[in-house]
Amino acid sequence: MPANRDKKRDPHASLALLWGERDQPRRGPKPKLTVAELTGQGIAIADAEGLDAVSMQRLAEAVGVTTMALYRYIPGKSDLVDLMADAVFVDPPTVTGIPGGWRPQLAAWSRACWDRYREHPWLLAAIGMRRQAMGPHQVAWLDAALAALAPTGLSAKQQHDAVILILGHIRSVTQQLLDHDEAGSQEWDRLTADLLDRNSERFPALTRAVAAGAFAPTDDDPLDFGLTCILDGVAALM
Amino acid sequence: MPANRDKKRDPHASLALLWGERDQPRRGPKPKLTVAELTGQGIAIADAEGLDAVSMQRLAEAVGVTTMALYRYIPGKSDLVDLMADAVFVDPPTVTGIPGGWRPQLAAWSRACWDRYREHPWLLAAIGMRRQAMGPHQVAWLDAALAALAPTGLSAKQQHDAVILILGHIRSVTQQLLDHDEAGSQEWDRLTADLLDRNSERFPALTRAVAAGAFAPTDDDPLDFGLTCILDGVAALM
DNA sequence: CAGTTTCTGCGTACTACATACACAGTTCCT
DNA sequence: AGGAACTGTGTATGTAGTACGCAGAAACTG
Repeated sequence: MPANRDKKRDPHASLALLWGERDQPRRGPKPKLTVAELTGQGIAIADAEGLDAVSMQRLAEAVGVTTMALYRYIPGKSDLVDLMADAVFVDPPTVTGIPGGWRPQLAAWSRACWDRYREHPWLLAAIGMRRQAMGPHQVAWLDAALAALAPTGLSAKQQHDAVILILGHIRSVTQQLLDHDEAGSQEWDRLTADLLDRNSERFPALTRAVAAGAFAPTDDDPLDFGLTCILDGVAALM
Repeated sequence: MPANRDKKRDPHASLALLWGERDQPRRGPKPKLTVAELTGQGIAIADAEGLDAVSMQRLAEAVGVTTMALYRYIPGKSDLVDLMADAVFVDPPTVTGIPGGWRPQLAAWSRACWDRYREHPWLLAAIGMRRQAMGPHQVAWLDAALAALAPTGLSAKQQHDAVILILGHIRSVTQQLLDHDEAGSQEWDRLTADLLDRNSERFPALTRAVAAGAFAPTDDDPLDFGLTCILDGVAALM
């Protein structure tokens, strides 16, 4: 189920919810819950048991109401995931104070961003599950990164592209880490290595690379290689 | 959704299927179908209607059997998706003949890879849905990319990292294109721009970037910026 | 050739999930 | 006081994936 696209969503309602622009109800019984509470519980469940464990029924149980009561607060599950994905990006880093200019600043930003992804392994799937909806916290992160690049001579478009490029790299690395940490990944690796071995003549370059240790586990920083490459490339634009 | 992880899979069976290493049945009725046929039909459905449309029932209907008959050929849906994702990578490019060395060769490889992702928009979700399982065709692509980097002075590890980095970029760009092409994305963009406008003082750098046209649509090649940056960075390693 | 084994396709059934709908009770506004 | 707006709930629907067991078909065994 996975990587499902949403069918019918009301962008206006979804964004209003995400940005906290819904007007308070004036009559009726006091709401037992708040959107923030739901979001927090959703995050707690996802942190503990993964995104798949966050079902409407599970969440309802966690907050002590019936499943359908949740729909009084949230139009649908997609919106819940959006809220969760935005909420974990509270407290965007301020990097413009870091000495050394845009490069160490962007590096620090990247580390901070990557930390969030590592703290919440479900984030990647959550963001992959839906697109468009950027909340205020995610936007604040974007702002922080652009602030670092503002003093450089890059065009606005280049600045934007550079940040998106780095973000893509962070997500890629996160994905790789997830794969690696997954239960049973050793078994998969072993069996795949076996297959490569048995088909080595079909993949000469790969076989040589494997023999040379290209796939051997190291304790290098996973983010570093790509980040350095990208920042080198960005520097070359100036 | 989603982006679900699989619970229980038998790596040995899954990989054997993916690599075509299952032994033929010796008795019993002739099978009405083949795995290749299922894979092809799955791809056809996904191409036409998206990955979500590929359900076991839908596929069974398409090939003219009952749902449960499919399980005689495939352990589960994850394996089907694996097969589909590997099958679209038939005919890996040979780039070592391209003049100019590793750089134009890797660029050509990237374009070819990106083409596959664009021809099958569901590929990204399919690969995001499951990990570990690399099939022979995907491995052949990896081999082709490594072959381009083999003559350089890079270490095996660096070669590997560089290819993975580029692949991550290709996927990121694909993701962005998918978002952009999605129905209703204009509406989301418009509403988000509205929100930014109404909160411009909270995001000064972003507001300036937007004003300077950083988010304006261009007809630049989406892959180019990042690819150039990355290849520049890789060149700097030598 | 008869019996056994192995395999096929099928029907039924179970589970988990998101969510539509209508109802009863609660709070506020007029 | 009465109506409007809003809450939580119970019930129901549709769509998934897939477990299980059966009847018949093909091939191997003696």
